[in-house]
Amino acid sequence: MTSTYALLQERLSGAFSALSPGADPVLRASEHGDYQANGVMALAKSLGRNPREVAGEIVARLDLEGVAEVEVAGPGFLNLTLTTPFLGAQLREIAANERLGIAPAAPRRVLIDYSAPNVAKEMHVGHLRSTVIGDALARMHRFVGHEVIPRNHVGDWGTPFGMLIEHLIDLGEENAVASLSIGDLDSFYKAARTKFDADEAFAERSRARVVALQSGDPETRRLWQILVDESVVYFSQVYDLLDVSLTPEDVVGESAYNALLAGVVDDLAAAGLLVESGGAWCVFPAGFTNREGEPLPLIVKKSDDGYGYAASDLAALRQRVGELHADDLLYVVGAPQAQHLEMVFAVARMAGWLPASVHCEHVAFGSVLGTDRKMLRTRAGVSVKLVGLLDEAITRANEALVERHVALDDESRDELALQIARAAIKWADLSTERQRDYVFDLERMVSFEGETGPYLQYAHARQRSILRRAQDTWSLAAAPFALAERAERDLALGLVALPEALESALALSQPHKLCTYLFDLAQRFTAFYEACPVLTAPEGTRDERLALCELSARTLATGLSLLGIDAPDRM
RNA sequence: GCGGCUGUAGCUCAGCGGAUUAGAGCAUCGGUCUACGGAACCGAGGGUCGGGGGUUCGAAUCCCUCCAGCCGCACCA
Repeated sequence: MTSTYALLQERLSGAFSALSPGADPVLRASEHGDYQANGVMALAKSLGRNPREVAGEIVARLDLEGVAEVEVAGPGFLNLTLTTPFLGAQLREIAANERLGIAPAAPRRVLIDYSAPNVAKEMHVGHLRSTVIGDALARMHRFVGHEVIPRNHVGDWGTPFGMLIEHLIDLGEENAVASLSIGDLDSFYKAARTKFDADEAFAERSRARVVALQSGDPETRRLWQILVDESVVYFSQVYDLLDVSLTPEDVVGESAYNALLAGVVDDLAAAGLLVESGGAWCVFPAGFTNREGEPLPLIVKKSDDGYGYAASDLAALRQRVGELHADDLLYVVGAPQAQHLEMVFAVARMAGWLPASVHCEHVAFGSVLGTDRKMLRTRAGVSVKLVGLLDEAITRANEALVERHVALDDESRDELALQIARAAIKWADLSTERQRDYVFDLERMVSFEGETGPYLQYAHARQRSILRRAQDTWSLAAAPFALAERAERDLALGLVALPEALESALALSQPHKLCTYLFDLAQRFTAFYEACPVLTAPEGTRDERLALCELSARTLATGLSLLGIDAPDRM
C-alpha cells in the first residue's frame, strides 16, 4: 500500500513540478490541518511571483479528490485535511497489511559495524550505546527490506595481548578460563596490567610474547584463541541478556584482517600515496592538520614495523566494499573517533576503495557522562559494568512487580522483569539524539514514570487488556471508522504516520525519531482512552474503537520491536 | 592554535525555515478516586531558545561572529 504521507507527497510533487521541476512541497504534519505543505513560498520566490497566486495555481493542478481538502492560508501555506472516508480506507489497508503499511524499500546491502567490545575487557556503559543503537538500526533496516550484515569489530589484537597471554600462563589455563567464563574480565585485565607496570621481568616477557603472537607462533596463537573464545562466549551472554541480535558469527575482529594489511600498505605505496615520516609509513589526506598546522598523517605502518589500527580499518573497509559489496557502511562508533574515521574514509577514497556510489557514514554518538556531567571512564576506575547495570534494573523491575501484586509465578515474573529492565535501559539510550553526550542516570532510566520504555510497554499492555476482554466478539475487517470523535481522529492520524517516522529514523540513522513518534502515539491513545469508552460503546462504535485499540497495539509493539524492546501483553 | 560536537523551562530532553501564548517528561503546587489496569489523566506556575550581528514577508531553526562546556589533533586501539 501507499502510505498517507507518500500519497500526499506524490500528488503535491506533481503539482509543484508542473511549475518548477523538482520543487519540494515541504510536506509535514500540522496543527493547522492534518498536514501542511510549506514549499509554496520558496517556489514563489524562485519564480519571482506572488506566493498566494502560486498557491492558487498549485491547488488548481492538485488532484486530491476524495483524499483531502486543501486550503490556502497565511502567506501561502497549503493546509490539507484528510477526508474521513480516505483516512478510514488507509486504516483498513493498514489493518490488512502485515507490515502496517510500510512499503518495502529497494533492497540495499547495509553493513553495520557496532558493539565492538575488547577481548578480555569488561563491557561498560560506553559499549551499551554502540550496541543498542547499532542493533536498533539493524532491526529497522531489516524491517524495510534491506539485507543487513552486522559486524562486531572486536578488539582482539595489539600490544595488550602480550601481557594478557603471559598472565594467562601465570594463572594456568584452567584458572584463567574459569575466571573469564564467569565474566570476571576486568579483574583479569587489571591483574595483567598491574603486573606489567610493576614487574619488569613480566613486562619483558609480555613484549616478547607480542612479537611471538604477531609472527604466528602456534602455541602463542593457541593461548590467544582461548582469550578470544572465552570473551566471545561472555559477550554472547550479555547480548542475550540485552536481547541484541548479534551472534558469534558476526564477530569479525581486528585480527581477521591481519593477512590483508601488507596488501593495503603495498597498494597504497603503488598508488603513490604512502609517505615515510618519522620512520612511520603514512598517508596524508588533505584537510587534516595537527597542532602546529602541519599536515596530519594517517599512520598505516608504525616505525616499529607494526600495523596501526588505521591499517586494519582500511583493510576492513576495502573488504566490505570490494568483496562483500556493501551498498551502505554504517560505523556506530563514539564521536571521539570522528577524526580518525574521517581520515580512514578519506584515504579509502584516495585509494579508490570507496567509490562515491557507496554510502559511508560515521553514526557517531556522544560520551557517557555521570550525573556530575563528567566523563565516565574505565581507566578512571569508575566505569559501570554493563551487566551490573542490567542486574540492578532487573532487581528494581522485579520489586515494582511484587509491589503491584502482579499475579505471576516466579519464573514469569523474572522474565517480565527482564523485559521491563531492557526497555528502561534501551529507551533511555535510544530516545535522545545520539550525538549528544548521554547523562547516565540509573535512577531516571529505571523509573517507570514519564517518557520511559516501561510507560510505552504499559500503554501497550492496557490496549491488549481491553482487547482480551472484548474477546472475539468483534471484527477488525468490519470496523466502520467513522472517526466522529476528535480523539479518534487524532489517534487515526497517528496510526497512519508510522512510515514517515521510520523513514526519517533510517535516513538520519536516528532511532530517537522513532521513539518520538511512538511516545506521541501513546499519548494520542491515552487521550482517546480517556475520552472514548470502548467496551461499553454502541455496537458499531465499539467495533471501530476496538479496531483502533488493535491497530495501536500492533503499531506500538512493532515500533518497540524495531528498537529491540519487547511489548508484553500483561505487566 | 586548528577541527568536531553541544549550549532550549529548576533537572532530563524534543522541536532544527514557518503561522496569534516555543513543546514533552521529571520535580513543585492544585485537581480526577464505584478505575474498559492510577506504572494513568486534567490543570497551574516556570523559558528574552548561550550573547551579538545578518539574510528573509517570517529564524530556536539558515549565515557570520563571540562566549562557555566536552572531545579529537603521529606511531594505544
